Amino acid sequence: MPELPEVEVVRAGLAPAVTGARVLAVEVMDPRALKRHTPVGEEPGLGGHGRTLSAETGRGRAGDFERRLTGRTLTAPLRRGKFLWIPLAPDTARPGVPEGAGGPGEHGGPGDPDTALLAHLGMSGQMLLRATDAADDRHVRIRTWIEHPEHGELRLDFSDQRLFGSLALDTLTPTAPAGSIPAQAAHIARDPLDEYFDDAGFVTAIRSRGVGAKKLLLDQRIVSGVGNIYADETLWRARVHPDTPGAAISPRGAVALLHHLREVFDQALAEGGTSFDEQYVNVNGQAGYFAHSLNAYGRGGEACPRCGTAIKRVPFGGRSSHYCPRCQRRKSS
DNA sequence: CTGAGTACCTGGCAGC
DNA sequence: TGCTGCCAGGTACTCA
Repeated sequence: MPELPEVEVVRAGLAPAVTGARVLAVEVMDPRALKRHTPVGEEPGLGGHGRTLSAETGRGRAGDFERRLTGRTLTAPLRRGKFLWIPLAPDTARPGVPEGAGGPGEHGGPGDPDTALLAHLGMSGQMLLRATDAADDRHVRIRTWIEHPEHGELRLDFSDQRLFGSLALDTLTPTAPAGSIPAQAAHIARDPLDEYFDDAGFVTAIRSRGVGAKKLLLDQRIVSGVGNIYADETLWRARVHPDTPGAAISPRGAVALLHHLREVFDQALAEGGTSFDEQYVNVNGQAGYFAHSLNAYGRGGEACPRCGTAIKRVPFGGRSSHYCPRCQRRKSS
């Protein structure tokens, strides 16, 4: 599944192709891929999470998304944790009235101010750059035609088998001490590769909680970008049992945990991310190589590369944890 | 506030 | 062979 390194590979791959490109056309083939999109004038979340999108709501969303994105110019893509977004350049070409019979009160000002095209890949989402005449990939949900001043016309296809991911147009809100972020991603912490990440805050947050270390690593409000794979890998490197309560981790231990997390992310990034089946690929549809470097995740029953003991696989909240029972002893508070 | 439970999806695969 | 049913995974919702 795409975690921080995979999303960063996608961001970096998109950058040269989309920065400065103009959106020629948008086609929403499956409105369920707009789960996170809120049409202008609608309350966030209405008809969204926890409910199946009605056909009518879906069409409304698709129309709103297509109208507001078409004609806009994309700027350099940004990322925090697993959220990826492309801020739209100020809309100078659209002074007010939208085309067609747009809803009442829509597009009152100079287009959408401070808006970004937001993407979350969920479990199986992909952003694919294709030639305009390339064959269809499987599970393409939203197709965008763009024109880049140097690279010409391209297709940007959002493909997603399981539909846990989505695209959206969202409002950018400022963040301290610098930058901005889409409103619906504003609640997550910065990620460990962010220059403004609060190391001391991380140590405090970890040590003030009673829940297990793995749960803390997966809590996007404490540190963003970590999913099941990199949580297990980080804990293996740090020799911390997944159920060790945060409060039982020493200050040095928490610092070390963060260090190992960064190390894992850096290495995965250098190897192009982790690919198992067809679940994750870069913008050209190619797999990453980090799966070969995994020490614990997905290796239940195999020998721990450090001590030879069989890696344990245990249920963890509907999924699995992998750890070495010898290297990673459980501590209690 | 925190934790537990659950909906959202599809395709792959085990089991019959 | 063909069917059923289970499961993965991240997020954000509701409820206690």
